[in-house]
Amino acid sequence: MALGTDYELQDCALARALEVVGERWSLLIVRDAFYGVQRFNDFLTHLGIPRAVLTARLNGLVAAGVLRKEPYLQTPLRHGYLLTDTGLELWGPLYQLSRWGGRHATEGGPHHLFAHADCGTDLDLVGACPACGGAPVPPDRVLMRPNAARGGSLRDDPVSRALVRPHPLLEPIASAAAPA
Amino acid sequence: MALGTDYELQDCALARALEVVGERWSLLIVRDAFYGVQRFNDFLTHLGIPRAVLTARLNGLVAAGVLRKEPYLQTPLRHGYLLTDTGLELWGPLYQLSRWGGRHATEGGPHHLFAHADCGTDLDLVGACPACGGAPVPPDRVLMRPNAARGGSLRDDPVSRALVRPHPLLEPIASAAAPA
DNA sequence: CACCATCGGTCTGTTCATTGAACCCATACG
DNA sequence: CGTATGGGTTCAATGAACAGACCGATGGTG
Repeated sequence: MALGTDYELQDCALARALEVVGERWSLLIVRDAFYGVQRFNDFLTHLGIPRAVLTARLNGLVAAGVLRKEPYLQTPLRHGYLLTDTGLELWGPLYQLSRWGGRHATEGGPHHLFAHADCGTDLDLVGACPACGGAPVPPDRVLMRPNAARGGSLRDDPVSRALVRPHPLLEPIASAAAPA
Repeated sequence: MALGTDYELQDCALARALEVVGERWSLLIVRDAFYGVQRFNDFLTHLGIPRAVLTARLNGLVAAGVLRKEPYLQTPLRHGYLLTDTGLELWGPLYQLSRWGGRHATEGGPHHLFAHADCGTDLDLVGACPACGGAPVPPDRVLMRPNAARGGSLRDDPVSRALVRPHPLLEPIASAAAPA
């Protein structure tokens, strides 16, 4: 949601957060970044977002310190978008909201499941590992896999195709990247 | 963010959740509902939201099963908006997003603090009580209070004034309600 | 060299959502 | 009767999102 004029007057941390990630598409972009999407074109085809909007959102998230630009090619100069430490801390809210959506807004259950990469146990409601206990599992120790109880993906793009296999969060998806 | 045309194609529980609570103002309305706001006029003055938008959002959240209408006066017929069980389960995502905003998007720290009503201990990152341990504290056992280290509220409306005192979540705020 | 493709954008015109202000209606108050 | 309150609806104007065309740098192919 556009940050508009009014959120400034809300004395609330939630309003501040929504100014950063509350606009349309923003959280989905961050989600894709957790999935390992890094390149403009991959965001574009995976999300089906208008190019101009993607440009604006990526720049906004970089300005807000959620993403950073990292060059991956010198000539021609190309860069990907990666999560900063601040961005990585969005994993908790994002995971919980996703779980809520899976419980209450998705018929047929969620499309993706998340497990602790170290032991294979599915994460609990707050993103912790029921087997290992303790604090929520950090995203780089989370393995996502498609929910086998559901049909195939609605989408057919390189990112969606890469994600039909179990995939550790934050690991760059294999697009045209792999030069071998 | 408007639910638009495209989120439908996202095979992702997060996109489903955002269709319900992702539009501008929606999450702030839900937050206010946790704070004990129930009446149209209280939402209106506390949020500073256009009336037409408030009407649309409240109806949308009722249709989505997040809020329900409950009459509190027969003549003239008046009703408040209360969280359903589905809505109550948004406490986790909302709390975490709020904490993230407090850490990364709010200078001077958060405006409100949240403690376990049964023991007074401040909640941890996932909304659990460090003293009592275990699962996250359900919202009806949470006490909110203003952060004393900050200045007063930016706003001056009945709701903001009621919230300068420590207040249990979900307890209706004392507006013109109290007939005594 | 001409030709085409890729990547990451910008530009343009149209549609859609949000905004603020005004208006509406039923009840209650004096 | 005149005014106030609660909960809306309607309206014109603004701003954001959309789809699609266009652009500039590079690199590969014949």
